[in-house]
Amino acid sequence: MQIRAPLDLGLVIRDRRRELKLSQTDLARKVGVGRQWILAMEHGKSRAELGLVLRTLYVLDRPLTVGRGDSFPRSGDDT
Amino acid sequence: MQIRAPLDLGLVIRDRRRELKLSQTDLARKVGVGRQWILAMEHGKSRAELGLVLRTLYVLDRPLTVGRGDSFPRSGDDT
DNA sequence: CCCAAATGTATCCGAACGAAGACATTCGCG
DNA sequence: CGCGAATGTCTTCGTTCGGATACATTTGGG
Repeated sequence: MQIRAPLDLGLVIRDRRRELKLSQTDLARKVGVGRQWILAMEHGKSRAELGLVLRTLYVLDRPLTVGRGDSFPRSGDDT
Repeated sequence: MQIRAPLDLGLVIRDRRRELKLSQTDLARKVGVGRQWILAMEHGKSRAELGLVLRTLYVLDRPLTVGRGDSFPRSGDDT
């Protein structure tokens, strides 16, 4: 799924949380944030901390990926 | 590319910025943030605002994606 | 070498964050 | 229906953000 806005991420988180049958409190504890934070996140909080977002997605086993988005052939990509 | 930590994102941003031949100042202006912010981002700032991060990736044409929101069984995906 | 641009570092400031706790409402289930 | 869990809202508080500015260092071209 493509993430264009914070809300997209919020919906992914809520969806996946429910899939795993976790309450907001459960997830908050697993991630190490307050319940409020999960709540706000699921509602599309745009100023959330990047690190916490990544941690949440990691806990939910939904890692982020950066696409290439264009047609660069990446010749000589040595990484 | 998989994003596990803020620094991963920072490297992607720096890489792509240079690919487009933009200075930190140029990119900052395009994204609408201070130069300092770009600088910190590229160094792996973990508490950066989610919204600004998304905007930066958008400007750089490097869309974020998250693993499928579907329960698609994968090898090693045990919960 | 010299100069200018780019990058990195430090400080000040107002604004917003995220934690914690209390509380109201809603929901599901026995 | 009645109860407990879950969700959402509000306030307070210390911490950090991100913008702005100034300055040091590094880098690259002429």
